Amino acid sequence: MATRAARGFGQYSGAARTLERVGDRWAMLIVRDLLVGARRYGDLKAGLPRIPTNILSDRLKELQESGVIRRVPTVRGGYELTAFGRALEPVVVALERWGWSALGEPAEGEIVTADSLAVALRAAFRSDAAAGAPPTEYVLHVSGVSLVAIVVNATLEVSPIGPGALPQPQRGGAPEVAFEVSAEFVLSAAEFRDLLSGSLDPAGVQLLAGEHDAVVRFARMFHIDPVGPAPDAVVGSGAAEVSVA
Amino acid sequence: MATRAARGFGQYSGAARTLERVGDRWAMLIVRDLLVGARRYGDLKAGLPRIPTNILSDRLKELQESGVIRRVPTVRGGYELTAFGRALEPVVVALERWGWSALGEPAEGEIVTADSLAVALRAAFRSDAAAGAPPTEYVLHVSGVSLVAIVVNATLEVSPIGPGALPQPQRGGAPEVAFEVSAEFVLSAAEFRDLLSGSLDPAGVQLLAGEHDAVVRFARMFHIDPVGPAPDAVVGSGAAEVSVA
DNA sequence: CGGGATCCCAAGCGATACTG
DNA sequence: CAGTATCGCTTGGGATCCCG
Repeated sequence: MATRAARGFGQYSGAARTLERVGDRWAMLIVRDLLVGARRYGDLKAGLPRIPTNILSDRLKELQESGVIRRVPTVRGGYELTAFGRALEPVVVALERWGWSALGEPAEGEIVTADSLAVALRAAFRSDAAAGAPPTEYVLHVSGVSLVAIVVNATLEVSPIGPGALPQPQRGGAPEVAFEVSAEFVLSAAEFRDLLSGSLDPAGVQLLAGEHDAVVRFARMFHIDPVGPAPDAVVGSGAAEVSVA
Repeated sequence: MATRAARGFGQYSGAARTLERVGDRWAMLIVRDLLVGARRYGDLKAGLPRIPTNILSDRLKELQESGVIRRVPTVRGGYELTAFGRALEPVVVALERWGWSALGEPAEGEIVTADSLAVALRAAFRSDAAAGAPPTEYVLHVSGVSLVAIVVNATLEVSPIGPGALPQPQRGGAPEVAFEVSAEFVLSAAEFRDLLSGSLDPAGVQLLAGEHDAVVRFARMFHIDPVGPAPDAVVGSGAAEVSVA
C-alpha cells in the first residue's frame, strides 16, 4: 500500500510531482468527486462503481498523506479536500474538457454519476456568457441522475439531488434569490454530451418545466467545444489519418 | 501491452475518458515532452530517464491508437502530437502548475530536462504581464540544461538548446526581430523554482549577460503562485518511503 | 549504433471474504 | 457502513537481446 511515491519519475518537474501524488489509477476521480463536496466512503464507492474497496482505501490513505484530502472529523467515514486538494480543480476541469471530445457513446455498463455531471457542468460553464443573465435555476435529469444548477451573477453553483451528499456547510442559509427563470429538463447521456458540444438542437430537449428559451440560454452558458479534428481513434492497423495540414 | 482501454472506469465521463487514454504511467510525460516539439524515440528515452524501453514502446503505440500522437513520416523513430494531442496542453499546464507547489527539493538522482523546463516556462507565462514589454530574448541555464525563451508581443516561444530536438518546422525563417533586451542567467533547480514562485530575489541571480532589470521583468512575466497552504504532507518529497511491505 | 522487442520478477491492481 | 485481509492476475521495472 501507499508506496507510490517510491516509484518516482526521476524528474525535478511540476508535472512529474503532480503525477506522483495524484497520478495513481482512480486517484483523480476521487478528487473529482470530492470537488463537488464532502463525501463518505460509501458515497465514493457508489460513484466509482468499479473501484475495488481495497484500492479506494489505499488511495484515501495516500491522498491524506499527500495533504490532498482529510477526514471530516464529525462524520464517520467522511472525507473532504484540503485547500491544497481544491487547487486541483483546474487539473480536473482540463481533464474533463479534453475527455469530452472523445466521449463517444456510452459503453456497455457505463454509468453516469451525479458528481461527474456536476464537474462537467463546472467545466463547461462560461461565466462571460452568463453575465447579464437573469438568476436562473436549472434542474437536470441526465440518464437517471438529477442535479440543480443555479446561475446567479455569472456564478455557478451545482449540487446533486438526492442521497449521497454530506450536509454541506450550507451556502448562507436559504437562497434568498427569487429565480426569474427556471427550467427542468430530461436528457440521455448522449444528448447531454451533444447539448454541451453544440450539436444538439435545444428545441428537441424534453422539458418538464420552463420554456425552451431557457434551454437555449443553457446551451450558450454551458459549452465545451470539441477539439480540432475528431478522434479518429482506434485505428486498427496503422495508418488512416491524416488530414489537416 | 495496450490493454489500458480494457480497464475502463465504468463511467460515462470526460475525466474518466481522458484518464483511459492518457492516464497510464508515463503517458502524460511523453505528451508533455512532445508538446515542446517532435522528438525521436531516443530523445524521449533520454528525457524520461527512468522509463523502461518496453514501456516507452508500449505507450507510444497506445498513444498512436488513441490518435494523440503520430509518427513523423520523414524521420526514423520520430513522433509528434496530432492536433488532438496538442489539445492536451491545458491538462499538462494544469499539472505543471499544481506540481510546482509541491516541488520541494530535488530528490537524490532527480534530473532536470530541457523539455520539462520549457513546459514549466509555458505554464508560468503570463501574457498579460508581458504586454507592453520590449521584445526580449532570455537564455536560461538551469541545473545544466539550457533553453531560450523569446517574448515578443506578449507571446512566448521556448526552445531547448542543444541536441535532442528534431528540426522544427521553422517558425518563418530567421527571427527578424531585433531584441531590444536580452539576458542570460544561471540558476540551480531550486533557485529556478523560487524565482517562479516569487520567493527568490532577482538581484541574487547570477547573470552571464544583460541587466538585472531584465531578470526582474522575467520574474514578473513568469510566475506560478504557490497554492494556498503549503502541503503539510508527510511525504519527504519523494524520498522517505517507505518501510512498508 | 540507435530503435525496438523479449525475457523475468516484483509490485500494483482487482475480486472476494471477512472483521470492527 | 467502513474498512482490512488475502489471493491470483496483470502491469510496470530492469536487463538483455535482436534488427536494420
